[in-house]
Amino acid sequence: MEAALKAMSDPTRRKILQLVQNEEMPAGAIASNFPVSRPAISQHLAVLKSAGLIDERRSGVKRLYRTRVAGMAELKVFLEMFWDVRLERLKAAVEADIKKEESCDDDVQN
Amino acid sequence: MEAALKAMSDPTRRKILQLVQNEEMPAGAIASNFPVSRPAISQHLAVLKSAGLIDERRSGVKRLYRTRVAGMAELKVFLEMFWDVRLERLKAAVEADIKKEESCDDDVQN
DNA sequence: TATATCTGTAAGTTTACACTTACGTAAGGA
DNA sequence: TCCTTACGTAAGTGTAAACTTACAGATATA
Repeated sequence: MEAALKAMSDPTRRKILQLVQNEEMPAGAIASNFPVSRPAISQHLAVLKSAGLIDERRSGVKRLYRTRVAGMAELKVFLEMFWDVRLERLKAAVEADIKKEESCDDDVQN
Repeated sequence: MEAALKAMSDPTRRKILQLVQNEEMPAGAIASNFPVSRPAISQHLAVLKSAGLIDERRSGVKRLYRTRVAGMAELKVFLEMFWDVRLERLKAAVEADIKKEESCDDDVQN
């Protein structure tokens, strides 16, 4: 999660994410969209991959990249919890109640 | 926007944002929550302020900080556009149509 | 097998950044 | 006025990170 946010903070990596959001794309094709060298993009891809934001698939000599929806979703959830700490506190309070009561439903409203 | 994302990518700054989200807090009180030196926190506060994520208000010798809701909202909107580029592309297509048609309504559905 | 293609990795450089200590500054109290 | 409080700012340091060129590895193709 920490890694995902850090990965997103770089503009080149954000542009990469947008490039491969709707279609698989080989590393070379991705790199051709940027003014920097191909190895630089390869390193960015490694960062994005280790952050869980893209998937890599090998097809012959090529490596195809695509945004990892699950990773983006996790980040989205994390940030949405962040937007309103009050909501988080409410959730924590509810979870504390759960502990005591040993029964629950987990819909939380603001 | 770039600055806001970069500011959010640091864990200390994220914790600061959470600390001052619901209440104004003087710099010293903020700093007391962290293991690093007070000037370090002061620098983090400057980063957050120039990113538009916090407001500063002076009260006597103290400086009170608080999360800037508008800044957080802008960041949230930016990221929500980012989550689904298809939605963005659809919006762009609609706007292109508007240009041609010279009339519109701007509700976009997925 | 030899070779071209597509790519990651290594090594080195430069810049950015998080941090430290030392100092400057403005407001309030004795 | 003198001193304390509550800060920001300056200067310097160590580490991370984004980039470069050079090289290595794996796959297809002749």
